[in-house]
Amino acid sequence: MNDKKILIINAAIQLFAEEGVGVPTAKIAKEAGVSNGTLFNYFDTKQNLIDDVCFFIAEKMAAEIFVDLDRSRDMEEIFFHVWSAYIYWAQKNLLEYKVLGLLKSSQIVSESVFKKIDNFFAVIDENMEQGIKDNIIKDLPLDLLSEIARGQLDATVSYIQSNKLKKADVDRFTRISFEIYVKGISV
Amino acid sequence: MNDKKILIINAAIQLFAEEGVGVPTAKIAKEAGVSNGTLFNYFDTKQNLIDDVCFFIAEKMAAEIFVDLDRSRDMEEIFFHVWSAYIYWAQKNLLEYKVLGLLKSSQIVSESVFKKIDNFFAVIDENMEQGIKDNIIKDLPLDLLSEIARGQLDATVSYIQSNKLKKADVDRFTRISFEIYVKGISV
Amino acid sequence: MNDKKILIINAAIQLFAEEGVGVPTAKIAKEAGVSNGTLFNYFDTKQNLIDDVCFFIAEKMAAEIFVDLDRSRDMEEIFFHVWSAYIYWAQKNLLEYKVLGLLKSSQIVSESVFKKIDNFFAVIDENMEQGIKDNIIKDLPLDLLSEIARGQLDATVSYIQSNKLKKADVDRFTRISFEIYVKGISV
Amino acid sequence: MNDKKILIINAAIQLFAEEGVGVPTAKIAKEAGVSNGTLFNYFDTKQNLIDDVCFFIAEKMAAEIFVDLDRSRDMEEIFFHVWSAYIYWAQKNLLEYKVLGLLKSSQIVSESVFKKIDNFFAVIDENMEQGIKDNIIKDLPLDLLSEIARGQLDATVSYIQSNKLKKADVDRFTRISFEIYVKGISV
DNA sequence: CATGAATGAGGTTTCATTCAT
DNA sequence: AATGAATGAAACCTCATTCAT
Repeated sequence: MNDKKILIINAAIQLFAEEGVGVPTAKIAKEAGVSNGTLFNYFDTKQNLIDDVCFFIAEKMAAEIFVDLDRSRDMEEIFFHVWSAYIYWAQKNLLEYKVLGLLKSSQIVSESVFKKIDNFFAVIDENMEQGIKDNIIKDLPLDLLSEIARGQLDATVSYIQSNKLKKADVDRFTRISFEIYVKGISV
Repeated sequence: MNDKKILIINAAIQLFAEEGVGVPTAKIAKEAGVSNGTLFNYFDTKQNLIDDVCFFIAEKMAAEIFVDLDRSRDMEEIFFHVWSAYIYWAQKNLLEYKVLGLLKSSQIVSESVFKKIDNFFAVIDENMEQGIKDNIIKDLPLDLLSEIARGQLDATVSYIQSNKLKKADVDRFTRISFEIYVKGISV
Repeated sequence: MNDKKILIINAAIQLFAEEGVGVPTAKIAKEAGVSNGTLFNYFDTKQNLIDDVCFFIAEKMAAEIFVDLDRSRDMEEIFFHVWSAYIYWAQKNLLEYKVLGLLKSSQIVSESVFKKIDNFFAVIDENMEQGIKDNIIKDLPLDLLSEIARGQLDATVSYIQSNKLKKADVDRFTRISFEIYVKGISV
Repeated sequence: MNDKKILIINAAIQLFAEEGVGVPTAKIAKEAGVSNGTLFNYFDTKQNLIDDVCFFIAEKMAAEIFVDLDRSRDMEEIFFHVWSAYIYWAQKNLLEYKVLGLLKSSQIVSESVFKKIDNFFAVIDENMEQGIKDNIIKDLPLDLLSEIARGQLDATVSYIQSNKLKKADVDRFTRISFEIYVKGISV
């Protein structure tokens, strides 16, 4: 992706986090260090920019979470890797994480974007399915299981952030929340 | 609260759910069957209306969830009552539930409103504290425990809604998700 | 004039002085201790109220200035009486004086009102005319002479007010400005 | 100052003179031949525009009045120069003159603007002070003397304008009013 | 008469988007 | 491409005025 396009997207992330998606495009352009008009050379409409921001964050997040995942490991190890990578990413990317949450419930991102994002997490579903077959995980619908996982992850991140935990505690609570989840869904 | 005020709040809920908080006040007024000016007789600013909508929903929700809660029952029964009442309420009040979620992450509701809302749920915290003392629940921070509960509840509601489950299945998954939660946090 | 009408007019004077003629009628009504609707029982439109306020002040001012004027005295005595009565009135009626000035240059009071007001001061013109015939006052157009008088009076009042002069000084500068005026226009 | 800014200010002057400061910004923009939005590119708020109009007029007036003033002349010559330049300017700039008067008593121009304007006329005060030291002018407070001057000037202009005097008469009455003023304040 | 809620036209201001340079 | 002034539709909000009670 073009350099200037990324500059604008990052400015948008910054400002969406601070002020919500309502920020004027003019302000975003200024923050990005480009002119008002230039922003519209890269994004036809503001809606377009919002969609791209959403996709950009999700894509980067998925990439970082799955980057050095060894898919030959056993199921619980894979899960824990993803679990802690998600929390780690949220910690390292406060703004992106916040904006992604904000966009998801804003009624404003185009439907198609979320479809694409969901694909990133297909690996987990496949893995979970195997767990059920192997009679390790309760036989429940995959989308319920992953909704719950997402819910617990976000709860954990929220706890970590609002209490400003340090590295050691982050690790501890990452493990604790993972154990709660696994214990909960185990047969 | 005044009749017309409620009319406006309900119109706002309807439209926030459909189009996000960006809807013009004019459209809200029209939906409520009053004039644009009348809306501003009841709410000084749009911000004010948004805050009131948020508080109105939360208050009603809390009232309905706790209405026939028998506080003399044992901890797990109380928990399950609240757990299923929350899911039941979300089912009966699709719009309100959606709007509350939307407002919570919108960066737009005044801080003070959430403070007030949190108070509604103090009962649960007290109960959970007792569970920890009695060595039934893992000794974890209360706010983590309730964040996780909230996360699982919303995950369950989301699953129920996106799969349009019927009464029997709703009951079943309410019970299942509760068991997952309890199993997860139990000692 | 009706009691309540005067109540409203006085409230209007108060608020015009503080905030200009832009004040909402609702605020005027509140200040007068009557309802929004009642104001419009007494004044058909806001324009009407403004006109009435203007006329009310001018009428009262004229009445007080000319009240114990002995028209048999000689010209200079009559002049000085009016001169000091004007300044005295402005001192005693800060708000009314201020509002009259504000209304005169506001482009907002109906033309007809000023016509009526001018009549109040006909006495002076007659007297001045005699002074010219008697070769005491320079033979200049009456309206120039009275414009100048008005200009000097307002200058004097302005000086008194912005320096918050006490009674003795007020009297002194009333006399001084009068002497300047008379000396200026004398043959 | 920017071309379009001046266009807007002149349109504002025109309309303030015709209809008072209450004219809609939309009308001002239209009169200036720009869009409503453009007006707000040059003036953040209407208040801002009003203040700028006031300052713009006063600044131009001061510049024109003092432009070819020979400060080495004697006091009375300097005075007369300013006196007649003021009247001349008011004649040539009917609208500006009217609007300045209107704004001064409107309760609407920001305090700070008048402070700046007063500075323009400091020259006169210095000169008058010398006149007092030299025992030519009565020993009176400077601000009283200049208030009176301003009062007489405005009275003269008002007389000239309401009688639509021609050049020759304008000159005659300029001289006459000056003599009245000087005679009045002379020792 | 008195009231004050209701009205809606109209005001100021914002902002996504365009386009000439 | 990049710019940023210009645009004008549309947003929020005000307020003179009406009218049912």
